[in-house]
Amino acid sequence: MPENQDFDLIDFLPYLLNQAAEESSLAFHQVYKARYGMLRTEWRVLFHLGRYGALTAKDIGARAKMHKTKISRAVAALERRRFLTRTRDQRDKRLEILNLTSAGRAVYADLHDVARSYHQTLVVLFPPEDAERLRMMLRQLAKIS
Amino acid sequence: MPENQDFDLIDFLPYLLNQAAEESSLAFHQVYKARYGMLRTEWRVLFHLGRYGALTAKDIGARAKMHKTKISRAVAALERRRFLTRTRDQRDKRLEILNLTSAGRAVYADLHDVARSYHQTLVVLFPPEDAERLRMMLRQLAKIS
DNA sequence: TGTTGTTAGTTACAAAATCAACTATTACGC
DNA sequence: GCGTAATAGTTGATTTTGTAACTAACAACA
Repeated sequence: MPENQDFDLIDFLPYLLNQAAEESSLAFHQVYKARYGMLRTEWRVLFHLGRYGALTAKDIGARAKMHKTKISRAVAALERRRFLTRTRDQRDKRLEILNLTSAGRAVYADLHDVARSYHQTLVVLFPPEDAERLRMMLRQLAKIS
Repeated sequence: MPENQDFDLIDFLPYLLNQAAEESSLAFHQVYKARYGMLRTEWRVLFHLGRYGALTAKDIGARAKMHKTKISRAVAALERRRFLTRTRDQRDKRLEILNLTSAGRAVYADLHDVARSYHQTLVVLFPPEDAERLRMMLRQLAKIS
């Protein structure tokens, strides 16, 4: 949308991003919900632990930009399902170090595979350089703050 | 992310889209919340009515891909604030035709302006052709279903 | 004209997100 | 050390969303 006078709200970037995000998340959401009964918050916490290894709730919050109460409840749910364990940090006893169990890692591996193949079905919509540009732009937008 | 073996979940398109969408929506969200006490669902309904003129709840649902209960509640809230009126369609009495009041149109005009200038601050991050490509790709992703 | 099925929209109840208050621990200033 | 402020995380109350059941109106067709 030419950045001149007539600006059409249907081209409003946050709106377009939301539409694309919702639509593209749907199919994957179905999978982790149906397969493991997980919520989006729980998937996200699991994802960060699987991707980055042991983290505290605070770390996850900073990386995923999730509020601490969401994380607290997601961690509790994942712990109930024995997908992670908590260990009190002995140097700073306010902190809990979260680790995936082997069951949790198995779930992560499974969903990682699903994500990879789903990602492929999305990305083939575009020529490779465009997909790469898209990735860069989204990263930049995610950092706006 | 090269579509070969090593796929990194931080490049998972739905994840990137969600991060970018949330981050880029935030500042605008603050505005309509602070200025008019509106929720996102309410802003969206107002936006569609302002952009397209008289519509039924059903129409809005189809365009915005919002569930009818969300729309029903958003319409009720906007009506309470006298931002819209409902008229029963005489040819099909199940339908309600929604119209913005002049107050509603004023809110729309105001937020349209805010959106335009906010959009600009986002879009200048990229060269014009890239921004245009981004727009096209997001539209395509929003249509996936 | 029934009778059956569909559609637009609302409402009630359950699930989840948000916000504020709370506990326990650490950090800072003196 | 002691008192105050800040931090990690939890819990409870309120708000918002999601799901399913519901009402009212229309459509199709015997």
